Amino acid sequence: MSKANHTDCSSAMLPVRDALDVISGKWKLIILISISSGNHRFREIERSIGKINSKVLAKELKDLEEHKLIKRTVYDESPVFVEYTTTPYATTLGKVIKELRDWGLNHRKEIIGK
Amino acid sequence: MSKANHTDCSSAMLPVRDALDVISGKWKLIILISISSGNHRFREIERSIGKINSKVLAKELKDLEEHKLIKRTVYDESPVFVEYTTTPYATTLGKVIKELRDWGLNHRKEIIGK
DNA sequence: CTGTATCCACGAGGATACTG
DNA sequence: CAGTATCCTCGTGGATACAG
Repeated sequence: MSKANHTDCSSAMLPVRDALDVISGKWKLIILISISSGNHRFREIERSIGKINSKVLAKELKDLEEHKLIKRTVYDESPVFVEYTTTPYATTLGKVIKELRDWGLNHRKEIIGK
Repeated sequence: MSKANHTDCSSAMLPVRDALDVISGKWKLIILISISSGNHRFREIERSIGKINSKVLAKELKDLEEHKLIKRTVYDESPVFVEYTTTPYATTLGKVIKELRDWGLNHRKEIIGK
């Protein structure tokens, strides 16, 4: 953690809060990982996560769409189907997810695994 | 976001969940930033954040201590006082916080600021 | 100053069933 | 398949007061 003096403390807190508002919560990043891993259909995503239920998934997908992180496309063929894809903007979260993943791996070794 | 195939999807999700369990929530990282910015006393931290209240702060500090991210030291002078400091382990979160901060700054420009 | 004690509101998240 | 509709639990977070 970089040291900072008292005055620029809030200048660090605000953007972190902004970021957390988007990605915090139990499922947001998990869903993004699932979609970017090749799951594009509602039931696919649901199954890949396992413990989430339809209502919660639907809500989270809406949130992610509002934040421009995923795109929902309805294909009007028959049968109609819906596809979720990550947006180019979502790729900007790549480094965040990588760091979280690395840290999570290490944390499990260091703390949880004791 | 790095592409991954279906099979290693959960191998990415689990550590991210571990990380989020620790740092997610409204205040955890904010408190860490405050402490590492030079606020070491309970009321200092409270004031630097502004909108948090004593009960919530006390609980979050306990959580952070359990996760070995901060250290609580009681100085038995008179008057007695308590000091919170970040642990060396907390510095491993540095990159995570940096990425979150950078992303949050950009996100505000890109999305919120529209 | 450093918290605890109450009491409380609200929303996230969940179980189950159901619709088009 | 892609969601909605209900109903519910529980934790987070908060207001206010107070204790050591």
